[in-house]
Amino acid sequence: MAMAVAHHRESSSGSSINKHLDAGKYVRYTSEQVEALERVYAECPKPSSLRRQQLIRECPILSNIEPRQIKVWFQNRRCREKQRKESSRLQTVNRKLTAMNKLLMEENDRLQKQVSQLVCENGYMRQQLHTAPTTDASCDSVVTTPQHSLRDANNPAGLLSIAEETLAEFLSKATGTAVDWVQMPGMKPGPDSVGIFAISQSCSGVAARACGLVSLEPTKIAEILKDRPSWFRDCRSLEVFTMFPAGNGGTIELIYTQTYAPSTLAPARDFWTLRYTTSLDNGSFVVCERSLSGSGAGPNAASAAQFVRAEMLPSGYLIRPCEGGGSIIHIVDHLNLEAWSVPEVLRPLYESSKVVAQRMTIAALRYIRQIAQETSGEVVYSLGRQPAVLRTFSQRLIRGFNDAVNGFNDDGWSLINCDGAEDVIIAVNSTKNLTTSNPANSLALLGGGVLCAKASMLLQNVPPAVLVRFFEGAPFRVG
Amino acid sequence: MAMAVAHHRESSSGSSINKHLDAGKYVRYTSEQVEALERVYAECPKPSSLRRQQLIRECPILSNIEPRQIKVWFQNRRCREKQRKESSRLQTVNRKLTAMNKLLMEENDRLQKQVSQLVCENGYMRQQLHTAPTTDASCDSVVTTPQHSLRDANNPAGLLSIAEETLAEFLSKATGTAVDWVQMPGMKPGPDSVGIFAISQSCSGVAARACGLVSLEPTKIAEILKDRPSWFRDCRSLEVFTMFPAGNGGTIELIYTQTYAPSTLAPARDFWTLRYTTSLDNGSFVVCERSLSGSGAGPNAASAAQFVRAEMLPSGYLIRPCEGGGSIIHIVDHLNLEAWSVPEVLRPLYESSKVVAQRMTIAALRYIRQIAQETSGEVVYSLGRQPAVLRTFSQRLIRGFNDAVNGFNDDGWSLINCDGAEDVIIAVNSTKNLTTSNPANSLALLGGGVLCAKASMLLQNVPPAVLVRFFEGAPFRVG
DNA sequence: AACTAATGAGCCGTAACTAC
DNA sequence: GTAGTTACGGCTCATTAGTT
Repeated sequence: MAMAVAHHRESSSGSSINKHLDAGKYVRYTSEQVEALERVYAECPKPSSLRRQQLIRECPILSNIEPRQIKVWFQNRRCREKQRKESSRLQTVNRKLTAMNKLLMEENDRLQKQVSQLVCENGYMRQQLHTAPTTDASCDSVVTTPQHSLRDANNPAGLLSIAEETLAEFLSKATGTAVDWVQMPGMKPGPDSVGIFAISQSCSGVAARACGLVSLEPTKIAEILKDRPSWFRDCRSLEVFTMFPAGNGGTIELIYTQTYAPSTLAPARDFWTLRYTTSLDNGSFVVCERSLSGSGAGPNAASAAQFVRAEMLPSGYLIRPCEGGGSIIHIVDHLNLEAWSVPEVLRPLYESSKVVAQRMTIAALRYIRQIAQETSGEVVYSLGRQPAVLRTFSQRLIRGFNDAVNGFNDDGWSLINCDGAEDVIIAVNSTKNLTTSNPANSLALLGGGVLCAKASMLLQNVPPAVLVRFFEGAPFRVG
Repeated sequence: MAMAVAHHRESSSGSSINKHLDAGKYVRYTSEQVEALERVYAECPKPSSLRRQQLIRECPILSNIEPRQIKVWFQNRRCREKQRKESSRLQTVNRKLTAMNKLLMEENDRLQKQVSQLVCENGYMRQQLHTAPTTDASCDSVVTTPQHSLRDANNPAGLLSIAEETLAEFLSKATGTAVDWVQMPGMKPGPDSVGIFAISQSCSGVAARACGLVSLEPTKIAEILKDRPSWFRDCRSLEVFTMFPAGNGGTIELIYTQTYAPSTLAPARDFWTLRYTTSLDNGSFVVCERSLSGSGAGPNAASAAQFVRAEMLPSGYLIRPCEGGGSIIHIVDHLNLEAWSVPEVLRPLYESSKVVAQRMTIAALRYIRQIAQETSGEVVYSLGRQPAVLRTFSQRLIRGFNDAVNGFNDDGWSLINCDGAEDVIIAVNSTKNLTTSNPANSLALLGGGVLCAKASMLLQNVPPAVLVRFFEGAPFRVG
């Protein structure tokens, strides 16, 4: 019996007394042979031993291939088909999903435009009707937060009922139509974008909303986002006063938060809130939060006096696990920053949903995404460029700057030249110690204290819109 | 020099004096060897010839592997990595896209709800304002179709301007916000569904809209959809009267269409339309159509007299090629079926956008999808179950039934017992010949003619809503 | 200098093999 | 049987040495 023809290269691989020459073990079948095999495969990819023998007998061009080789050929052929099919299937699904995505994004866009137009028309007509705001059906029902009396906040049962109500209101904002969300200008959804963003229109306070994909586990995300000082640059401190289980596996916390003011012209804000962390029946996690009506003081009454108490309307994070790992998060931030208390020039900063979106909502999503990417090792950083290090450093810088701008008493600031009529205010800080815990930090301190000075100017005749634009993107506080 | 250890199977393959025994060509490297190779691979997946030689010298466990084998090992290793990476990349992308899709679908859903609510509120306020309808900015601008005088339809230049206008209006309905589309009840978008559907709200006539993915070339889709009688079951006939090029590569046709009535209680409709087929700058194809104001008669004035002339407002198909093959189609059907002319009980049938969506819009998308699936061979049909055969047969059945229900004079129907006061109407058809062109058809006809009888009943005290629900899903006409 | 064979390395597809 | 691994033929490409 003759073997399949082997194409030997007698002259090659001269460097070794190799054994490829003798054994003609590896042969490529001729195109006729492959054709014949393929024909059989097409009608039966898994021929029996009998069928294979029959094949060799029937087909003269296959007669010089051994039965064992035929068997192996079919095995390999099936394997190839399987691999090819899987990869083409994946590609097809991919194309389909991509196209569907495109379609949905367009539909989204169309709907967004329609919503904007309708909201606009709506507002116009409402104005024309100039009736009592009771007809405002779209937003008020949820947004006019019922005031909880102080007694509620003093017994756990009352707090639980507040928590459940907060949860419901937060969810209706996150996934329902409780608020007239309109797409954020310049933020289109897309597979490469960070997420979908919207800001509120025509409801009390300022609100922003975002949703996006993150490749982290829900619990991890909740943990990261709850630690607001780590990512929210305006957050000076967050203190958990009380913490007790809510019975259903959830947790209720009473929280006192201080934020920085964006300018020396206005006092900073603080919040006295209830935070409710729980999981839903569908496997989602929720962290939601809202202000309590009580006057829960901070740890230091003297320092708290420097703050204006602001209100957090039901807000939070809805984190839903995604099949195949990762999560979809929905973020809602809804605040009332008591804009009446700041000078008129700064008021737009406290009344712009876009500012909240940029500084809180998008910042949260960006931060969590960055962490996720670092964790998964998607991005490779060169030595000395570790994002965590950079982040810590940047955070410290901002914090220092913010502290300086705000000049809180408990940080050791005291005013000089304070006659009240000056545009420039100077304060000194004799106790501030910039020593860091990082021994590698080269910013060594000379002596035991630092003298800082800060100055501010009253901007006059600046249109509020310009000011808002200026602040929207700024990573730092401006005094 | 020693070779890598080969594990011979001396006893096996006894059936042939085979050559596997002698050449120890195939060896499996020991786990230590693989480990050593992997370590090198980790730091350099593509070592130079020198590096490989060095490796053999340095590493004693690799000393019995030939340089050529080392080279091959790295080659295969790279190949494996590549395959694995590609497949995992695809899977990751897939997961991401799926999640994004989910997110977008939810967002779409939310927006749809918001739109519905806003449209509703808007309508309410508009009513309260009870001002002139000129304030209706959302819909009227496009929907109040300007009436073209007869002169336009008589010269090509006039027709071209109508065609361009039709194109613009169709596009604004298909992709813009010219009409207040609302999502169809029970029809959610999704990768597995046929597409995204919407029906119109608050605009003149009835309208439906769909978009979806089809794996066919745009031109092929246009060709199939233009042949309306092949898929639109209510279409009795479609005749192209005039056809001339539009100059820009497009084609303008003047078309006369007859449709069946859904009941014996109402006369059937016919249409006199202009159809404009062209391609856009972005590579899309468009087939759009609208009624002409002229009284263009059908081929047979006597038969046309049995019809009520209905109006087609700018409608059509927008077919956009998709990268990676396939197309995205947008379908808009916008009709005015002159509901005033039918008995009150049937009027909902002529005023329901849902009926149009079910019978025309979705039918078109379903049909084209089915064709695409058959073409791509995705579905394997057993013998005798060919969908094309079934379709032809079903089409013929429906057509025959519809012909009988409608009883057009030119089909040979004449009334018996026609005293006008009876609820039951009987008509006979002495000329109808059901002989088919299919010789395999076993429905042999005995004799030269068939006698058919049809009967109808006036439904009384049936709530219109029930009637609409009954007709919406029915594949056949009911008399 | 331009052109041309020769060489060697890479990748791809596939045969043959081991191990389960 | 399937899954995973080793080996090989054929191909492309870039570099090099030898030729007009």
